[in-house]
Amino acid sequence: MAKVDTSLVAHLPLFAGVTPEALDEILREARSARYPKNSAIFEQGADAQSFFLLLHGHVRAAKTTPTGEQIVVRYVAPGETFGLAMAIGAARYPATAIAVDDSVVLIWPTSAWPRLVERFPSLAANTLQAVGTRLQESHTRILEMSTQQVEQRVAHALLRLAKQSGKKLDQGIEIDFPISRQDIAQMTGTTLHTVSRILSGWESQGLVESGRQRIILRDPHGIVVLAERSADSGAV
Amino acid sequence: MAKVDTSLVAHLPLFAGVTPEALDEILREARSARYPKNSAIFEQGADAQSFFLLLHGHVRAAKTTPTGEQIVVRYVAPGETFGLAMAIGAARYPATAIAVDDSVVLIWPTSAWPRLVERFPSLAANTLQAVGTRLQESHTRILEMSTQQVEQRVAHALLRLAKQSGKKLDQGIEIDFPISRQDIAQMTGTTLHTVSRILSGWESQGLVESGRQRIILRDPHGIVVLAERSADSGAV
DNA sequence: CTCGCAGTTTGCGATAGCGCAAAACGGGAC
DNA sequence: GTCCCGTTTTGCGCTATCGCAAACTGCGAG
Repeated sequence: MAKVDTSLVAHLPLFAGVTPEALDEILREARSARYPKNSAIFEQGADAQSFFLLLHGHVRAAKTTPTGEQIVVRYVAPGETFGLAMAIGAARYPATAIAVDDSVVLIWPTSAWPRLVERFPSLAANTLQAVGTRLQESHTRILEMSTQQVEQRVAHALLRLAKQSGKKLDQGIEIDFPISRQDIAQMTGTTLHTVSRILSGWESQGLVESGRQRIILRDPHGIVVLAERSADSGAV
Repeated sequence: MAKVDTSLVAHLPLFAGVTPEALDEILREARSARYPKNSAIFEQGADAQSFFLLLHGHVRAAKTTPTGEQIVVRYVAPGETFGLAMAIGAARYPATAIAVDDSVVLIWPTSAWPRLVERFPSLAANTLQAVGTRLQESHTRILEMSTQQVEQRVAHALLRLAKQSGKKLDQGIEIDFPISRQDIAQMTGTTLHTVSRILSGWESQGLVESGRQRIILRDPHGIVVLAERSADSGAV
């Protein structure tokens, strides 16, 4: 019952240093599932019964305060894992995961993790690397929020999204999943109003083209100028 | 040449699931060093030649922008590791580490890490746990910076410091290492002026006692009231 | 083709907190 | 005991950004 073709995932960093046979064994413990656009994959606070590997689509991880404010923790791109609560010894998910596009994921039961890392220590090392990278990114984000103004933060956020999930078009680079002003606000610690104003400004300068949940960084102007702006206060 | 007594570190989470013999072998690869107050242990951008375990003292990790602004990434408490650049596959330190008190550390060469994790997979798992926890804390910090006002953030920061490194006194809980207004500002994304104003306010309300690089949360009022304030906007 | 609504734009007043400047303070060095 | 310097306090004007409110728009459902 090899539901998943190993060749689809063998090249992922997560499985670096894992033999084909081992990979086969690892995949045998997983099942796959499809989540339609805008459906929840797991909710913050729920029992962390599974962890996930995104195969297709895009997933937004968001954290909510008791008073209802949200922030976007990250967007998950294909090939990345998410929902690794067990890796930090947490019994519950610290955030909510929503498919922002029709998405396909591999799902392992959390209970399988200890056995897997014991049999395949590379998994732990590879996961450590991924989590460490995310920690770095978090620190960069904190640095930005502390030292830069909103416009620079938005510029940097868009550039990162374009890099992570950009689709090359004739006019420029389009962010390859639906994203609202509100989402960007929640990534940069501001309000959708301010984001809207900033994007309007850029649009009238010909730096971006944007519409309903859709943003294109115009090449070359947009990308170059935004990079300058995001660097003005010395983002890394 | 067992420089380090295993009994001093055997109980640390980092070494959970490591046999005494293995621990002995691990420690044989380390050397210890003492850093006087205010000395740099490593600088941001330098080659990550070593990673560290803090035995005594306190260390501040700070990140600097090209324009010179700094933020405090974290304070390292005894028993914690720092400088794990290799864990994220970075060749250079992403932050600067300064001893804020006379400090004693164990030092391993970065080059020893791959061999250590191969021989002792628990190390990777334990480190993953630690890094994962720090990632969580980073996310909480981002959430706070996005949704709370400065006073709440400062309240929460002090409570965390008190919990991590608080020394019980008759009057209350003292943060057990020198910390300036500027440091707190750099932890909470504000300016030393604002921190000073806030602390002055709290002092006149009898919630804290503070002086030069010294802060005491007065028990019970200070701790209780600050906890309320930090929770007002729903911090986790 | 039309309607309805989620998402977006825009205006405007309010304000938290910054930035600068200057004075006060206190601990350590000698 | 005195001096000096790093830290802290405090005042004040300024502005980036919020928060609310209202109008607009384009997509998708039917």
